[in-house]
Amino acid sequence: MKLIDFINTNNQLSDIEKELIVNNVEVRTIANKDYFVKSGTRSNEIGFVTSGIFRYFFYDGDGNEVTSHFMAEDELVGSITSFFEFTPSAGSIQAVTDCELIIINRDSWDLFCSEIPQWETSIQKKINEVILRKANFQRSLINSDAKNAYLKFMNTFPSLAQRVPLNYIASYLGITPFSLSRIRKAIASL
Amino acid sequence: MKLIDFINTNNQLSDIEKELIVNNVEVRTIANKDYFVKSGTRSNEIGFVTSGIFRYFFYDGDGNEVTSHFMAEDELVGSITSFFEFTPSAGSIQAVTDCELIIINRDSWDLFCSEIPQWETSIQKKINEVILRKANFQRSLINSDAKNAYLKFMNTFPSLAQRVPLNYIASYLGITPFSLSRIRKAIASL
DNA sequence: TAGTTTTCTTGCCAAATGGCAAGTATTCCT
DNA sequence: AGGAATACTTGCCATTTGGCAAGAAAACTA
Repeated sequence: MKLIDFINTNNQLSDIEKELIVNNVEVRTIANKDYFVKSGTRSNEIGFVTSGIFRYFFYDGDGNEVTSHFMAEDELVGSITSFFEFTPSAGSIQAVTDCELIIINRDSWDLFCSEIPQWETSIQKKINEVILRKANFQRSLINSDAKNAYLKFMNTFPSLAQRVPLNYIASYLGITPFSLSRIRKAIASL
Repeated sequence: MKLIDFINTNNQLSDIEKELIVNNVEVRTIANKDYFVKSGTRSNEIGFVTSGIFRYFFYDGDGNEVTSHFMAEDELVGSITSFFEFTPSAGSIQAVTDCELIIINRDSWDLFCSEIPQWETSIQKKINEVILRKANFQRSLINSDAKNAYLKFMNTFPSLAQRVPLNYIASYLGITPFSLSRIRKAIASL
């Protein structure tokens, strides 16, 4: 199971622990455009994406929808703040393709925390890595013009560029879909 | 001592613990333009700013200097990654005004961790808050035009707008100093 | 305080991006 | 397959921002 590999980077999990995990997670499919988390609700699940792509989005002060994060295969998906701090999620998480994921609900989470010593720190580490990468990437967008932003996006997330609707990528990069369309055209003709 | 107030938000510190802290920190002044952390070196100190402002900056792929963070009064200053992961700092931290800070070196840090139960989690929480605020603010810059970016900056960091050289603010916002100068003029004439 | 350096402002123009309308392509659904 | 909805492209023009040069203002230094 992919989730096991994800956590078991140091091969520290016993067979019993692995079984515990397998027996306490749920495999779920979510169709394109359906939601995994809806804004304003408390999220009691963390997912691990086995196929497909999700996006996190929210509405800014002016009511514009902003896509601020993508979560694809072999990554965790979830409203981290909502899950860990028991607060309503500020944004929504929506499937951008048909998706399959492994669900860890709060009970299982607590179970794993108590039964598997390295569980919590291992996951926390992964989450921190993601947040840091995300923050660094966003930082780099701030000083980029539209074209460079897209080039960076393609380099950093090559698999997303083709699979995510242009709309969402444009929002993620802070440019208009029109500009992105033109930029793609310009890049294609090199 | 300001540092004590910073940590002791829940009034859990005993007098002995407070004394331990006071006796194991160092007060230091750093003149405008001097460095607290130099890029490429391992940082073994965390500071708490009692007066003045610092900036964190690095060089992007094209060799341009980018100011990505400011640290002012009553905030922690330091290359967090470098300190906690014993790695060379990717960027530098430089005083933007004459500064005074309280230094916690690694020995004191370890001492506080072992002697003061709430030390580590309390600080970690503060750091996480800062990182999250920073990430959210940067996110909001991505979808802002130059003028709105500056307006947000003024709202979010009102005290910095006047005290930090325009140059650094422009870099932080991802716009040119020329643009920022014009934006300021436009705002002033409202 | 006079001179030097640094920082900031301004004018001019070029380039990049946005806004919008219309049209094309693609996907979705039955 | 046919029609409807959604997503994307393109042209036109307005606006914003960048780049650069020159000069003004402010800060620093001796």
